[in-house]
Amino acid sequence: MSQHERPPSARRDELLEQAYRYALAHGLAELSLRPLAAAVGSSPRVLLFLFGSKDQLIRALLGRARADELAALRAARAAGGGDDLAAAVRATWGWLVDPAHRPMLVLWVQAYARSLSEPDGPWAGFARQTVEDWLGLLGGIDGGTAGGTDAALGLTVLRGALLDLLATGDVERATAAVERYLSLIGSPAR
Amino acid sequence: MSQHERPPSARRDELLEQAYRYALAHGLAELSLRPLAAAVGSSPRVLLFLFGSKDQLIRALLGRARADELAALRAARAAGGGDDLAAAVRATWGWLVDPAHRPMLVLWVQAYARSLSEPDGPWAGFARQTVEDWLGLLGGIDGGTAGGTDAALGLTVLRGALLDLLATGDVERATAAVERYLSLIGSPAR
DNA sequence: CCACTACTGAAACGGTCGTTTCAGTGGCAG
DNA sequence: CTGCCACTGAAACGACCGTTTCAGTAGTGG
Repeated sequence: MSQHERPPSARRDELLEQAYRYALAHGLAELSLRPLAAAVGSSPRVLLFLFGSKDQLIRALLGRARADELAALRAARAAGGGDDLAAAVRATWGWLVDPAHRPMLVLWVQAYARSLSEPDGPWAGFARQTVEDWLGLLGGIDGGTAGGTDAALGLTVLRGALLDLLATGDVERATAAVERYLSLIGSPAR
Repeated sequence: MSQHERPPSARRDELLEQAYRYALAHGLAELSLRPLAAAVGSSPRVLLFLFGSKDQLIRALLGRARADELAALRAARAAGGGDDLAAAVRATWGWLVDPAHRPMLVLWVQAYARSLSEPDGPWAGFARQTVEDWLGLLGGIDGGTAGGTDAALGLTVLRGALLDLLATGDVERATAAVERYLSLIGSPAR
């Protein structure tokens, strides 16, 4: 018989937080219970007890990562000040290039890729989910008739530039591409 | 002692080809020797004998995938007819949206993500490699002074749109984003 | 016939995996 | 003290992993 997941509790939240930090450092794809448990000062037994199964632990971690990402993106957008698409793109990009966020973004790409190749399992729907998250964030900005397409292109540019950045670490080239896009939509570099 | 890789041979090429097809269907990340061997009518013993180790087999498969991708992209570019950036982007996008290429592109994203989170191992450098491949393909087109940045943005748009497409399957929205980009650089939809 | 190369089958080795079993802790309400 | 509850440790289970060992087989050139 498979164990059921426990409802949230102090211990569960604490372990989830530590597991999230571990995942940021070591990746989600190759995560296994014994090394994780050792790193967070627990045991596989306890992780299974609190989360029900490894799949449900992965799901919890994915949810945690998404919450982190959404909060950060919203904060970046708010700090941007402007309320048009260009300002939102600029603010978001400013957050994406921050080296401190690199591990989280690599984790994001990992989960994204995995959800594409495994339609079942805990990863399912992650890619689609984040597309909607980001689109909602950029799309909810301008009410123009062509806003949908414009927001979609902004999202596309940000994600493509992010991929370049993560692969090459070449901040300049990736930023130049984003700036080129911004100048094309009529928002010259500051 | 670890076995050495065998030089190319008829049997090796044949198995590599079958293994590549298997990887397209089942993914590269979770590939393991026994199921693969069973599917291609061989045995783990033979795969290890011909490829030396699983890591080297992965490397061979990655090389095979890259060759496939480069050949297809070059063909799409040649079929595009035009010799400017917009034509190249349009031709490349036309190839990317073809559902027949979906498995290969998912495989590509998988390998890309893996190479980001594991700087060592057989995946190392894959992401950087493909960035250079694609940039070379788009960048070698126009000799303009701003060609570098323009090509980088084109690449960025194609990759971002590809990610959207793979996640949502929404050909229309992804294509609309690409077309919006093309109209911004002065090449209206045909 | 013989040596040699290329390839193959069956079985095992040591390891890690997620998960389960069994047997407890300590704290707190009644 | 008693019962209950959230949590934990140690050990084992069966499955699967990459890899190795040992023992071949078919074909080819001398």
